[in-house]
Amino acid sequence: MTQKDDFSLQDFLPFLLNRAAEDSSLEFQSHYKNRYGMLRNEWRVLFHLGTYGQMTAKDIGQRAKIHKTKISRAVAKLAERRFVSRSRDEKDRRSEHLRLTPAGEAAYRDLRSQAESYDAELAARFTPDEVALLRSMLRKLAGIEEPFAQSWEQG
Amino acid sequence: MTQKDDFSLQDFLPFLLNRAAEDSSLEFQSHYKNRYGMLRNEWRVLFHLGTYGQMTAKDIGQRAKIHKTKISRAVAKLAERRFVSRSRDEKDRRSEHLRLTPAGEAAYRDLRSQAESYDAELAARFTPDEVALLRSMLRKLAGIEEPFAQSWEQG
DNA sequence: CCTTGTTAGTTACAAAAACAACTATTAGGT
DNA sequence: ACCTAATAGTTGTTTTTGTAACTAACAAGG
Repeated sequence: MTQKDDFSLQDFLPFLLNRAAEDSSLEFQSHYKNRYGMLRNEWRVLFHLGTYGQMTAKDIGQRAKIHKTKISRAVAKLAERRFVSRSRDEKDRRSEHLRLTPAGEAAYRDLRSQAESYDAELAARFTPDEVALLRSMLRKLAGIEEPFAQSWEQG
Repeated sequence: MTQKDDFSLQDFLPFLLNRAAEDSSLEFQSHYKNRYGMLRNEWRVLFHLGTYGQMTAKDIGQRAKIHKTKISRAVAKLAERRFVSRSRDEKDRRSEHLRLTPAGEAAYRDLRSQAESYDAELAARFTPDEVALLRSMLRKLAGIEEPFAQSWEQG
């Protein structure tokens, strides 16, 4: 007499999402952690700068929905390790432009290729249609706009 | 010249999973946090005991893949608040059987109904087929066996 | 130019997680 | 019985996070 009715924890979407996220993150973590001593947020910032080029901390925060304190700390670490360089905006001296150094670029390229093959590994467990639907649903749940409906809010 | 090629962070499954998980957890958090002063792991333990009845800490850990130290501290809190009762196994005095008290049952029933409607709210953004597929894919990614293929490894 | 309000980013402190080391108990040889 | 290893759960210490408060720079109105 342990089993109850229809709705169990293992069906609850937030639980499932967390479990799937933890499982998949944990495995990928080893790449940026062991090889570069990076933390998750540092890797995320690195990846954003690698993908989109020069950005401010605020830009990254908006795009990735990471809180500004996390970004601040991640950028500090990355700058300390000479993976990113910072330069003040002369028009608005509150904000700084961040970009990867050559060393940062190299780390980005390496990790990006790791990420691509890991993503492919995960995706291979499903059909292409299923994966496309999964990504789209996750984007919706995460409050991230669809890639083709992007609004580039800055020039 | 900011846009690069095809693969961006917003397509990377571990990133998407984490973002979706954080977003959905954060919103549901208010229920167990504000109403019962619970932490996420406490709620998970409560939910497991509510769903499956009597279990040991180890059982919960295996089923939910939560580390034993988290469970230990969650159980301590729940016991302190008289939501769970503990009783030593007389055959193996290392382990204890945990079960909900009436107060724990009440909290469980309340939170469970909150969880059900929140889950329904999330699911309503998609078609039933899509949600079923999503759950199944997440289960696979999380390393959780399909519910109809469950193996009840204990008596 | 001087208030008041807002924004970009940092820092400080409290809460929670991760990890290792620990106690108590059981199990399996020999 | 005794030694070693394994297991259930707890505790202590170090990292990381979350939250709030802060500094510095801008902006708008008077």
